Parts: sequence; structure tokens; C-alpha cells
Amino acid sequence: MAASDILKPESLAKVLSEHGVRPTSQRETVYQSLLNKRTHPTADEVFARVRETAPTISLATVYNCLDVLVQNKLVRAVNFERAPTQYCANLAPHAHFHDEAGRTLDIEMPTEVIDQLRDLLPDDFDVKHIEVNFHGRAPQND
Amino acid sequence: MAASDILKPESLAKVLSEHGVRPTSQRETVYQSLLNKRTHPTADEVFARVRETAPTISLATVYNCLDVLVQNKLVRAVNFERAPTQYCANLAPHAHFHDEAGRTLDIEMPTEVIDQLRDLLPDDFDVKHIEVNFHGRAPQND
DNA sequence: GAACAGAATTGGAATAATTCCAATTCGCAA
DNA sequence: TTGCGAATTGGAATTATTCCAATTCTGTTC
Repeated sequence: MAASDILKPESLAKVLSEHGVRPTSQRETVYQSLLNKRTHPTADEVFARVRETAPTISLATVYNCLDVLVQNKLVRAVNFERAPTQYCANLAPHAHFHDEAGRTLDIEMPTEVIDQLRDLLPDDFDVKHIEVNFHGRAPQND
Repeated sequence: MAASDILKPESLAKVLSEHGVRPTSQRETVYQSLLNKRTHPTADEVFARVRETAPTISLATVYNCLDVLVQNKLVRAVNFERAPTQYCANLAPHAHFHDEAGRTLDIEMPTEVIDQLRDLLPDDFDVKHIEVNFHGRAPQND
């Protein structure tokens, strides 16, 4: 599946099951909301989005769903200093650029760069995840 | 000054002034506590440490001092997912490895690796800071 | 060295993000 | 279809951090 695909309901459920996530309507809605609009929303923002289609969903459930999606590697959690966690449905290896205006941008990261970072560590380190965050000022028209 | 130096009181005050930080006893104590013991304490842990020598210091002041030190680049703030901010007096460019047991280790990062990361971005991006975090399992005897 | 002004500190209250909990509801397998 | 474990819900609780108003300190000027 290409990262930018918007899934039909039935394939959405299928993707969830295939990743070991029991497909519930809440999980589908939360996941779909991340796929539809590729910004980097916080849990609160996801909550606001999904309320439109699922008005009875609770914030606790949004947190639960996001956790499950992250744990099953369908979604990435991104953390910047003193900011609430943001969520990202882009699964291709990438870094994040964090704008002073608050924007978050995906930055492609080729495999060889990732490998080089991995090589900074001794072999007996077992690396689960590498996180690269840039902070600064991005040009306006981007 | 080498990163591992433990400063005499008078040079400590001098380092602070030179960095534009008005040297107060609280700031000195907080900074010294980070220099003395090179773990990656949270604000609470720093609070606990400095209370031993400065029993009347308040948690708010510890936060203030840490902020001032970070803003004046004498200390780095490190953030991991869903964990309180940790503080680090190692100013050499380095990444962090975050153990599943909760340990945080400094990982040296050569300039050329940093440059390569910088090159992932278009030239018109103004990069203030690059953060590299590893997550995983580190060998026990380290 | 006293007086002043601005900066820093303090303790407690307030906020923001996230987690916890107990009760209900749901989804799947027998 | 019934039952069981998993998921959801709403609200309360927790945690980390910030805010605020009152006090104290620091450095400067006379």
C-alpha cells in the first residue's frame, strides 16, 4: 500500500487485522483520519476530527486507538520538546522538521543515512527505532 | 573547559557570567549538580539532588534555572516519548540512546554525520538544532 | 555604604496532557 | 445465542510543567 492511499472501508479493516489490530469502528475512524489528512495532529486534534463522523467517541478511546496503532506500527508518534505527542501515518523512513511556527514536515531519509546512524552504536546494541528531529525555520512557501 | 570538569565555585560563576547567565547560588547549584553526576536527571531528580545542599530551593526555581541554562546553551534538554524532560551537561555534539530499562546514554556523533543529516534538507532551511534519539536495548555491562 | 530598580526566587495554585478506573458495550468463537 | 475477553466510555486522578503574586536578592548609582 502506498503511503498516500485512502483506503476503502473494507480494505481498511483488512489492513488493521493484518497488523494484529482487531478492527473496531473507532480504530478505523482514527486511522482513516490520519490517512486522509497528512498533517501531524495531536490526540486532541484527532479527537476533534473523528468527532465529526463518530460523535460519541471519547478522548480516552482516541488515546487508546492511537496507542494500538503505534504499537502495531501503523502509525508513528512524534515528540518535540514540551509539545503534545503528534501522530503521523507516513511509514516510509523519514525524519521530522519542526518549524518555529509550529509546523511539522516530513523529511525523507535514505537507507544509507539510517545505516550510518546505526553504525554510531556498538554491534551489541539492539536498536528498535531511530528518531531524527530538526528544529529551525523553514521557508514560508513550502 | 572539558565536558567532564567539575568546577571550583569561582570558575563556575565565571562560566555562567560568560554565557550571559547572572550567577545566583541556585543556578550554580543546579548547574553543578549536572556537572557532578553525568546521568540524565529529570527536573524532579535535580530538585532532589540540589535540596541536599540548598534545602530551601523550590521546584519552580529548579525549572527556571534549567530553562536559563538550556537557553544559554550550557545544558541540553532531552525528550523521549511520554517521559519527563531530562537534562544533560554534555555539550559535545552527541545523540542519545534510550534503553528499555530507562537508562539514557550519550552517543558520540562525528561532525560529518551531522553534516550529512543537515544535507537532507534544502539549503533554504535554517537549522537551529538536530536531535538524534535511538531506542532499544543496550548490553547490560556498559 | 544606603537606596533603588530590576531580576530572581518562592510556594502554592492552575493548567495541559495523559492515564487510570469501574461500568457498560461490543465482537468473536463455541 | 450465549458467554467471555476485549474495547469503549466518562469522569476522576495523576504527572509534568507553568503561572502568579509576594518577597528577597543583586548590582548600580549616588
